[in-house]
Amino acid sequence: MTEHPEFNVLTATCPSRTSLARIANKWTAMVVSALGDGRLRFSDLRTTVDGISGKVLTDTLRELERDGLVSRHVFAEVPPRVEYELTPLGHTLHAPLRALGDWAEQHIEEVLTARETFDKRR
Amino acid sequence: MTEHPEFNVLTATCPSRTSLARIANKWTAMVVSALGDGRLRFSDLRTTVDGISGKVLTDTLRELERDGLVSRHVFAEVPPRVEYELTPLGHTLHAPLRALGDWAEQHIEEVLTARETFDKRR
DNA sequence: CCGGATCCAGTACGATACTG
DNA sequence: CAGTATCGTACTGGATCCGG
Repeated sequence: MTEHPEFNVLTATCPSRTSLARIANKWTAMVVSALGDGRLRFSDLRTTVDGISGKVLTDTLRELERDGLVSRHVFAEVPPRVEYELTPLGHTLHAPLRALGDWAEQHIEEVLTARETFDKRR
Repeated sequence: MTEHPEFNVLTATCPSRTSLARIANKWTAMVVSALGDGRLRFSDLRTTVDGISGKVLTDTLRELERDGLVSRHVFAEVPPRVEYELTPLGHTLHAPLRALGDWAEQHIEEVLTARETFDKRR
């Protein structure tokens, strides 16, 4: 039944933990969510993921490309146009990551209340 | 239909992003996954989440407690015993975070292959 | 427009030593 | 046992400048 019993993220040296470290990340979650509706060019991605710096967006996309989650399409135009798109593998990650964003949006009021209560107690 | 259209993690100043930043994190994912089967004491959590340092485990648990995801149970014993448990709110996050770990384990071979291919091309 | 290169501040993390 | 305190280091992320 279990397909890969040999991999376990809770084991420090398991390679799957390196993948978890990449995907369990706020920038990754936002970028992959933003790419769920289709390919986007760099500048559109930058405005969609509000507040991300150019450097961080570049780094995030490069790592996602390296892990095979995002493909990069360069157009030989001037001014340059570069589009990013989820690969089939990347698409399998879209729902799980979008679920995290949804959770944050749906439960933020409870979380804020909990923070207030906690902070008031010191 | 949409319950909280006013919150959007893709907006830089939206408070829900502060919650996303906490939950979209490798340590959070591992700790919450580990707590899915029931309460655990600090030392057991430390060995279950292999490789985590005491400082990081303490910090992670404190932040999760602050956000109302984890509850802390102190027993007046000697030696001290402290157990951590997911709150009802924390339980709603267990499946989404566990899904990330599962994804990492199930797709790590594809990811490793992609990394090899990518790295070979420079 | 894309994004590489640099520099720098802030944070995350680990190791160690110590306390109730 | 479950922390707290401290420290050093490594990485994250922002700002800026520049080049294809």
